[in-house]
Amino acid sequence: MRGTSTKSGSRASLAEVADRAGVSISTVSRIVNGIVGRASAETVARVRQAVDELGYRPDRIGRAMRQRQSNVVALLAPNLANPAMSTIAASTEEALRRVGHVMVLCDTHDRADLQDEYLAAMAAQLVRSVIFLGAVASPALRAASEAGEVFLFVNRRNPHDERAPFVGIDNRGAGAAVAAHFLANGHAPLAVIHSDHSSSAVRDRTYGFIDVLTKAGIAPEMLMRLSAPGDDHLDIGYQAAAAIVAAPQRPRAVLCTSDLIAYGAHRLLTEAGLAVPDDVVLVGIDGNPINPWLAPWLSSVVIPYEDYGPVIVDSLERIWAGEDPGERLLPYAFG
Amino acid sequence: MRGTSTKSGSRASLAEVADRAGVSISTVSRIVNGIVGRASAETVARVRQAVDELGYRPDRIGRAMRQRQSNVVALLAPNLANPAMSTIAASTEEALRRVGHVMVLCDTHDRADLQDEYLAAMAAQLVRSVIFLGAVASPALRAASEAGEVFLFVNRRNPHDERAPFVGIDNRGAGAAVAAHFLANGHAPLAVIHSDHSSSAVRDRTYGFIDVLTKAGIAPEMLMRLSAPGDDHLDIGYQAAAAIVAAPQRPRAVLCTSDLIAYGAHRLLTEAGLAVPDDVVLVGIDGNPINPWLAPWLSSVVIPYEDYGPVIVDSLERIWAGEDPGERLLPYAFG
DNA sequence: CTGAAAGCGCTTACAG
DNA sequence: CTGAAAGCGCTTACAG
Repeated sequence: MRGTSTKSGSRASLAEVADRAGVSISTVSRIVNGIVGRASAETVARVRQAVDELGYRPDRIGRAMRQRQSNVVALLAPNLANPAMSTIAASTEEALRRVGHVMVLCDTHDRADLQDEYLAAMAAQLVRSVIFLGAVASPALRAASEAGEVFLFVNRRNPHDERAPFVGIDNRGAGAAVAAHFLANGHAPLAVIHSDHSSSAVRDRTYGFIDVLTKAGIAPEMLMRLSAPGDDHLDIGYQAAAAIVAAPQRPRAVLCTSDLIAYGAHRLLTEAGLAVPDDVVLVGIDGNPINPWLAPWLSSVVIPYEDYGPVIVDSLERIWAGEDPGERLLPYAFG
Repeated sequence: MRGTSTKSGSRASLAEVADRAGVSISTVSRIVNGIVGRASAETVARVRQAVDELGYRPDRIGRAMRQRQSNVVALLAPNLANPAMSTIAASTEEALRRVGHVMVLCDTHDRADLQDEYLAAMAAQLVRSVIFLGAVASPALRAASEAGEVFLFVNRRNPHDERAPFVGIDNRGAGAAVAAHFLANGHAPLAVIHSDHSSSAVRDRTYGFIDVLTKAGIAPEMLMRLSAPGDDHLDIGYQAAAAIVAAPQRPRAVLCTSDLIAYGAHRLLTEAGLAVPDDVVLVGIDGNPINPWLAPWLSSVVIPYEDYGPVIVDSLERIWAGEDPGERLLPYAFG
């Protein structure tokens, strides 16, 4: 007997449950983990009763210690202030919880050094998997990728291996859809404002847009490509839009590779006395739910970020089963 | 000797470092944990070299197992889609990381059952502390509070114990400041639109506002109190603002207890043909950074959410030291 | 100044 | 059908 009294206020352990049920901890462990075929019905009932009475919950640390693996999944995100990112984070957290996992959220601020620091810290936590929501190129990510470690990439592909498991949308298709829309409406001249091209998503959106226009015979001088330095999309839009106001042939319609960029462009255009969409049509990509409330002048390619969680978890489960989940492209909606 | 070869690709353990340095794991453990006064300078150097060569990082699970406590802190938040919440989450995460902790983020959706589920799950992870960002009343929170467990409450106080450690602003003062501003500008009639009053923050903002006006002799019929059911602040503002349009004596200025409520009210007022701020002045509380970009018509009490992290961590460290951090009120800015 | 040993809670291969 | 025992990586009280 291991001591018949239960320390009140403290969590019950396997040993205490075993004590109360009058069986060994091995038996309790098996039953708690759903392996009931190897014990008599009576034993199972006694153990379950003891579990209920003591309010037993397995200690995840003990389990992780033994299995050399925790039930924690890390999500490395570039910027939680971006509503698209926090929506993905929330939906992923919920989907993971449903399958018994816990999500740790880390903000890399799009910095390679922070990303590497987190990657090491998460390894020390024995996290089950790491999800990169907007990965940046970094030494540790490259090294781990080359060593065959499998991560899941969301929105942006692995900068060191484009074929790594991916969840996102067909970004080229989204850019192309906006181009087709502009052509169909006879808008010209045109422009695109994009953020940094180190992101595969931004690149694909930009070139999906440009390629359609080029193939349609739009002259290069009728298509402005604009950007601005920095990470702040609002500011990028604001800075880049100055070129629209100053252009000798002012663009009639502009693709912004994110809604935040569109907000920034709108502010500058408005301050310059131009009306949106009467003087300049702005189209964003994201479909921020706040748009109907605060930016009714904006149309946007709607990405179903709130649906990412289940798809992300499904991809993770394939990875855990030793499979390659490949790329999962979710449908976007426009127009 | 425990085996002289290091498994490549796998993390080095204390034993491997000890092996390489030719000392015991006790000695390595002490040195790694900064207790260097109990070893010779030469030993310390040898151990540090071995640590560097093997790239040793302590296994946090092993440590948590032994100490019955992890370096994980849980943040339970009501709604990550609210930018104020994600800003606090990001700043807390960064501040915790600086002191060697890891933050786990959980979205309770303001639901008591989910809050309790997370509370139990986090206990099973041996989390060091739980931070409630917008707590709701719930059985497990009540039980834990009554049992003397110490949590940190942010924005909203512990619904079961108002004296529990708290980080936030002087919400009564914020409401009062807006009232004083309206009085100074001669605005009348007035209104307040608030969300659910189960939150101490919302209650305090509302009554801080009302009390000042009442004391100033404003007649009750000159002060509308508006709300609407549900959790969605945008929708609450939209629904509640209908009463403003319909009022026989239309309010000239309105306090909204959150910026999101103000966005909702603005939409309805605009759709009804009223101009903000020319016909109706709206004042929010939050100071969402997006306001200058998308809601230049809104003035707002600015709460320094991005500064919450360090204050939250400071309060946690006091709790860990066995002290009572009491309440920490950060400065808000208005006008 | 240093190390052997116990033990945190769990899972699991093995023995019966 | 059930249990004793090993061991995951670490910290720490204790012995020398």
